[in-house]
Amino acid sequence: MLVWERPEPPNRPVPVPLSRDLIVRTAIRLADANGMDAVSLRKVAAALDVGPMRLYGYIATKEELLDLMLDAVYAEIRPTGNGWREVLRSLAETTRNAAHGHEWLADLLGGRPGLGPQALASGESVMAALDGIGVDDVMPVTTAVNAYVIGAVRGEIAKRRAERATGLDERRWQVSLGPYLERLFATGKYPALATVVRDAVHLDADETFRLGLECLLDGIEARLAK
Amino acid sequence: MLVWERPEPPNRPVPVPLSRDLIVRTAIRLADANGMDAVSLRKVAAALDVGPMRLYGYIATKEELLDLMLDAVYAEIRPTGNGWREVLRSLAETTRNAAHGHEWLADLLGGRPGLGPQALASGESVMAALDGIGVDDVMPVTTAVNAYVIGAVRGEIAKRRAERATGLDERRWQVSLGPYLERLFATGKYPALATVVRDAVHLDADETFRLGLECLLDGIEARLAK
DNA sequence: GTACTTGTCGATACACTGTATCGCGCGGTG
DNA sequence: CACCGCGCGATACAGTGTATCGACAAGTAC
Repeated sequence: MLVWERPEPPNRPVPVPLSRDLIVRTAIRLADANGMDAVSLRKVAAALDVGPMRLYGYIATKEELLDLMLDAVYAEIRPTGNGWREVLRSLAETTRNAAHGHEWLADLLGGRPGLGPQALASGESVMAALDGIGVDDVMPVTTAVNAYVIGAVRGEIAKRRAERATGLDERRWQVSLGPYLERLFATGKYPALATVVRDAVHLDADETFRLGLECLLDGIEARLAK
Repeated sequence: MLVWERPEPPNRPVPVPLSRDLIVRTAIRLADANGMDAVSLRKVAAALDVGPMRLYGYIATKEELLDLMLDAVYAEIRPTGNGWREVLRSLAETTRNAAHGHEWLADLLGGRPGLGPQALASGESVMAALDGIGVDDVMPVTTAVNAYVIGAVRGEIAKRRAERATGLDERRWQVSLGPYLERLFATGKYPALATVVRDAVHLDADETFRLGLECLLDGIEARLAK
């Protein structure tokens, strides 16, 4: 076929330069904006102006992308402070802050063994700061704090999501929850629960978190003193 | 059309009698056997010899099925014992046992506000047994224990799954993990972590869980005494 | 400069998901 | 006997993760 009738090659767009880092940052942006559901390989690829399959040059599987996302936010978790207690408290608070900044963390934290470089670096900070206490105590104690934080944060975020799912702010959520609970309590099947829910002062999320954390730290302190 | 040439009505199978309970039990069976991935509306329906859409007569959405599954296993979580400490410990242990019996719980626990009848009944047991301590302390304390358990269990199961993903038992998993960690430690970027991992005695899952739990309970005890 | 190899990109395809729609055929009511 | 309503499930749709593969660009051998 002669040149004249042969169509020009469709001017294909310059392939966007990619990197694992760019992919992960994009995925995190999407997740921050619209939750974990907004993170699909197609959507990430689209946000990068790239074919979906392109990503497989950088990650082997979606799971790996999630691993990378998790590890990336571990960069925000760098406890500081003097003495083991301050450091563990800081570990808890920074983890919680990270989760509040990236709600999707609630789905990932603790769900996979965090062995990426950032997670390890975070762990290193803790271990380094805890050299005052016995080698054998460091790991179990840190594990305990992490467990508490992960569970607590999960609960907080689950509640927040449930609130949002009703489309409303906290006040209206409780208003819609109230009648349901009252109806159940009216059956008389949950007397103790009912009095607690009705009579006890209700702490907010921050207070609840800190109270539990301080309890745990107190208990750790007692154990270390032995 | 005459009867003779009119085909018999295809002998449609007697519609299987269904119930929310049966659906949920089936879903749980599938999840127990093959994990959460084995729970899709189609698969549950197929296991019941039923069209997928049939389920929508009993649940409005898959989320609701998950809510029901979670609530169903709360039936296994009925703490017993004398005194708040025993009861809270029992709460923790029974929750953990349930999660070990149904690994998929790790994905659900704490991920949604547990407000089903079984979950409330479980809560009622706890509240009733905790009437010795101040009304205002009951909820935060229980919340703290729950947070710890959920985080801890999640970690345990994540580790177990990671082990299984390599297709091997614990020993071989550590063998395959070891070299990776050694390589990282060899870079000298994680000195404190390295010494802890290398030098500390490693507690098994039970010991780690209990140690953290007792710390938390100790801390709670101290707080209640004040 | 020309042929061949190499490797990368994205279109296409597959099996699967949750769920909306809808037509068929059975039950009960007029 | 006609009708209606409704419960069922076939079909459909948009979306998912990922395997396959054809086409093109760049690099290499002569």
